[in-house]
Amino acid sequence: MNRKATALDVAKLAGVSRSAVSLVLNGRGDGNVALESQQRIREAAAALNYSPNKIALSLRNQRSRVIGIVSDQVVTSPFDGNIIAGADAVARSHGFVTVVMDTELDESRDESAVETLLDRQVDGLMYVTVGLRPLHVPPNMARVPSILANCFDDRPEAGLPAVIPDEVRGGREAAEHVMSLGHRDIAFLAGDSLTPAAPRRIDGYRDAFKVAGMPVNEDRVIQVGWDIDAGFHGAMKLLDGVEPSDRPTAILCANDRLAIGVVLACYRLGLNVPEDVSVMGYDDEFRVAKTMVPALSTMALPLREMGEAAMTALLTEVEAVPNGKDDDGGPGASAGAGTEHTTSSQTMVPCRLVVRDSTGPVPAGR
Amino acid sequence: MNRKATALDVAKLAGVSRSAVSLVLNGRGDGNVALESQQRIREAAAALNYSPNKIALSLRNQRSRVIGIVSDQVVTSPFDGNIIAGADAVARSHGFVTVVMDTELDESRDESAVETLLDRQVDGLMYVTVGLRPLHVPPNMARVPSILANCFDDRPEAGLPAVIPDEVRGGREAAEHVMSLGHRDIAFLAGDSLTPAAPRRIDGYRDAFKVAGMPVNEDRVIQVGWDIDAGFHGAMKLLDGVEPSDRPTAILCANDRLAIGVVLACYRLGLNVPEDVSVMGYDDEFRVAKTMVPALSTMALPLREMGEAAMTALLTEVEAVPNGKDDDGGPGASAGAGTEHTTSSQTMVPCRLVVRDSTGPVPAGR
DNA sequence: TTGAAAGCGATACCAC
DNA sequence: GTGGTATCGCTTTCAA
Repeated sequence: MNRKATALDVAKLAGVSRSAVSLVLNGRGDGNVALESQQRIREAAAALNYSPNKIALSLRNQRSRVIGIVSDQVVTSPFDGNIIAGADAVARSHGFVTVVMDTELDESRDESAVETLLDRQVDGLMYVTVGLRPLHVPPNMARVPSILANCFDDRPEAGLPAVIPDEVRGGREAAEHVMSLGHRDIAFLAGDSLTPAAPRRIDGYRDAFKVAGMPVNEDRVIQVGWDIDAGFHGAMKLLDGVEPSDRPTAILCANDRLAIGVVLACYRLGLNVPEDVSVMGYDDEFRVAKTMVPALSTMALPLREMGEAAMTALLTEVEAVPNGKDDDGGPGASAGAGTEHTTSSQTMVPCRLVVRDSTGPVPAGR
Repeated sequence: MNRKATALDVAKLAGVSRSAVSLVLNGRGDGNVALESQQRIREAAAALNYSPNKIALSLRNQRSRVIGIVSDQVVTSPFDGNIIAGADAVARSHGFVTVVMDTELDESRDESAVETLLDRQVDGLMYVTVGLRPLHVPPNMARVPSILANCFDDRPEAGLPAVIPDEVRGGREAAEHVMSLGHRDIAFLAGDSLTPAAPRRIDGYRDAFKVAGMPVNEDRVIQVGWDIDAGFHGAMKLLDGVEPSDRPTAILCANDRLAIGVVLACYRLGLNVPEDVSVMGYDDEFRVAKTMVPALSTMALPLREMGEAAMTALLTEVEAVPNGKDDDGGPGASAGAGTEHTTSSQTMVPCRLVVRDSTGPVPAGR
């Protein structure tokens, strides 16, 4: 536990002044410091395993090269961690470090988490949520460049830029996938509407029917919950004791857990997947969708891409800010990093269809 | 937004000196500063919404009140996030902040993650892993008080203190639970031995048989993998085409995903859980075990408690370190530093038996 | 080509 | 009681 070497230690060892050390180690040596001295300085630095004290640097430069990430429960829940992974990867590649604070879904901690991060002089802030949702943005986020990932500002007019998945399109493409396999009687099992993800995915499902010129049977859309048991009971309602000809031939689920429940119900009823009924998940949950029996066809959430896109946009703004000084006006109007659908500072990232073994051709005669 | 207010701004507004501001705002005002001035200072601070710049504080005090957490993939995987949640809760209650860096399982990033954190002057370090495993501890962790959570130092002789779950006892108590329901023919489905968790849980299972005075049927112990499909195929091997009298009456799984696979297999074979076969998971995975159909009996990993215990121990050490640097040997001096930061204590936290609906009395006649 | 000095923001000590 | 001053580690002028 020795004290770390400082620039002064290096200077002493090399027999030069601190400023020389600073110049050389920051690449401004040539033309300012004798080559011989440069050499000695580099050797000394290596010998002492010197690296600059980032705290002192932050104080001096008025920028910390730290991005604060506030999450509602990304760290502590099993979901959506890849948003942070993507964000962190981009930050690292730009020489930034991310600091994550998880509020464990306690909204009263939002404000203080942001405050803490701000006190630590973060250069920018990102708010990440588990599941798409409107966010009551902590007001003090406006003090530095900020961005939202997987959530959007609940103030209708405008607010902070956001990166979210294109749920409507995801729902539509899921429906189109089974339609392309010949299915017509397609059920949609969704969670509650506490998150806009459910209604949006259902909207997409409806869009697919509209495009195909078919009417939507509203009885086939049921909102049950988000967990395995909800999927199980929802499927039972759809399938148990129902004439084969009255059964939906495909069941789309709003997440992979629901799909597990549906498959459990099918097996319990002696039905095979996908021979008797096709089942589709949503999310492509890590080590769940791929390892299910049968492996789940699903609509993958572009978590990593969302994190990457959000951080890229954020850093663009951070690096545009003069030098830490005042930046009144807030993070407004700067044109987003020309990605797909950027409407009113919301960037939509498309989901990815993943076809595995749980969806197949519609059974003969249906 | 404007630059944040500094102590100087407050001093000016209150018409006093910086030192007065510092004293008053740190509670050392009485007896040093006139009551009237104190009042003015407090008002000025409030008016300017002043809070001290933590960066400057860290530089000044040589301690940042930040604990660095390095994780192999806790953030980005769906598992074990509650270790961090528990650790963070304890840290916060002591006025510390945690910053998390996830290496995404890339061991070559260990060293640099620790270096980065050290550069930011963290007061302590914690390494957290997904799943119990021996850890090749980054050497530079020894520079500040450090602790391991869910992993242990792979250097046999000594190394860093660690907090780990008592897997042997967990395996034993799981077996004892089904034994208490009358089961005698009990299978154990475990993942590979890449993590010591599997062999330790199996050891516990063997212990239970020894205590009960029964022999272990080694054919009943199969190591397959950790995912749903592994559980499915493992169960098929145990149950498919096997005479009812030759079937195990209970299947213990090394995690909840395996248990899902086992239940899927049972349903597929027309067997009921727990009437025909009892199934038990391990981990009590969030929103999986509880919502399975049937809800899984399982052995809960004490993740939150582990995080709490680890952080508590770490902070004890951090706060014991004399304020600031201990000078003496310059940077690079090494030998004498072998202080109590490198004692070899392992704390075992017991798992918790959670009985739900997937385990029941042994079928009649078995 | 080099080194001395001025901050960045906050605190603790010590003269007044 | 008060306010000036050194200090933490670093970068960046500016003089020599």
